[in-house]
Amino acid sequence: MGTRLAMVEAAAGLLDREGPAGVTLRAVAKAVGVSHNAPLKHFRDKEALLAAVAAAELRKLAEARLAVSPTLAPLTRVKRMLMVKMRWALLRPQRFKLTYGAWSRPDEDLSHAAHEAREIFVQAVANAQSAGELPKGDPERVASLMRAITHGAVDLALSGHLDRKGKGRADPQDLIEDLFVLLAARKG
Amino acid sequence: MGTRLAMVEAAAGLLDREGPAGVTLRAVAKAVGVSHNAPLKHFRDKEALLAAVAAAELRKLAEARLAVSPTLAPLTRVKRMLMVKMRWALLRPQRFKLTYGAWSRPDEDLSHAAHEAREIFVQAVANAQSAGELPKGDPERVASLMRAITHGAVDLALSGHLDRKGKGRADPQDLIEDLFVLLAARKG
DNA sequence: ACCTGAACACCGTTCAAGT
DNA sequence: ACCTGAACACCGTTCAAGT
Repeated sequence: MGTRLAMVEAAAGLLDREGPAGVTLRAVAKAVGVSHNAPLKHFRDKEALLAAVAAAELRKLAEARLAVSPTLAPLTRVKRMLMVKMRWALLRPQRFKLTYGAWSRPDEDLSHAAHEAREIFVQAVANAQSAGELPKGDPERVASLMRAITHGAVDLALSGHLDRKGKGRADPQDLIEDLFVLLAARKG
Repeated sequence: MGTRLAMVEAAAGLLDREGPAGVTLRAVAKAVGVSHNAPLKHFRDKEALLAAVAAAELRKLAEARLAVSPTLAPLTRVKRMLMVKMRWALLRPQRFKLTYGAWSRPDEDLSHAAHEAREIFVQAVANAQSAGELPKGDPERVASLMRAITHGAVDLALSGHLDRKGKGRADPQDLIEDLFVLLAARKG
């Protein structure tokens, strides 16, 4: 399978099961069945391995967005693409936190994957604007607004700052829909 | 000054200057001038110290929000309170990331401080609604929408996912203002 | 090209002990 | 009540060496 890929997958699995503290180079090596320092032959340091995990997640995200049927109504496609990210983040919170976490230096692959995933979404937003289903204006900026809501709602929910219980019910999906209601009132 | 408080401040300082990796119990102890394991006499473990740092940040945030002049127009107060958080997050990114990061167990003080800060904001939103300056509806939910935008915009900006340069210019403040434009179109 | 084993400096945490 | 010093298991990373 390629030792390098096996290490990336082992790291992702450890992250899911044991959290960030559980992802050690030594545990990854053990899971793959090599000596404790073998990972450093494939990655310059621990962060490079984590960046590879994050980049792989973003590539899968981009792929899933491309798989959203192009025959759907343009605005529905935009919503579906947001849902793709929202569901991924709620299903794999540790991977989401890692991917959007703090990197001490830029990583080529990671930046590229992030750019790809973002462009796919911006294009979908531009299409919905052309179809008159979203307010006009810089598609990058409209897309940023949607991304911010989604990202913020998910992150607040994951850190327990959203308080789903009680009448203030507001899970990430509710908030995203609230934004679309506001945008619909302005469309054209 | 109280050794415990000194430890919390030392930890916050280390976090600002050297990032999460720089915050070790041993470095905190050294900064305070005690033996390497003295912090564990004040905090049950490292996470408890970090939670104390986060709780202190949220208490300061709540205080700053309370300090927003009550003579301002209700909607202006709401905006100012969001700006308080936004500016804090952009000025002290490491503290922001820590505060809303992953905690392996609930912390009494931290939860309480978060609740206080949130309530102050929700109350301001409710006031703006009563004054007809925001759309009607559950104030908790309207507040959540605003908090999600703010949180998401800041977090994306801090992780370099917002792309300020180019025409897609959208810093956190821009996005917050975009939301208010949408809300204004619906007010009453 | 890819891996191993020993070694180093560092870490969180525990424990017995001191004032 | 608060702190110390030794000790333990663990970690990332380096290095010399092996195939």
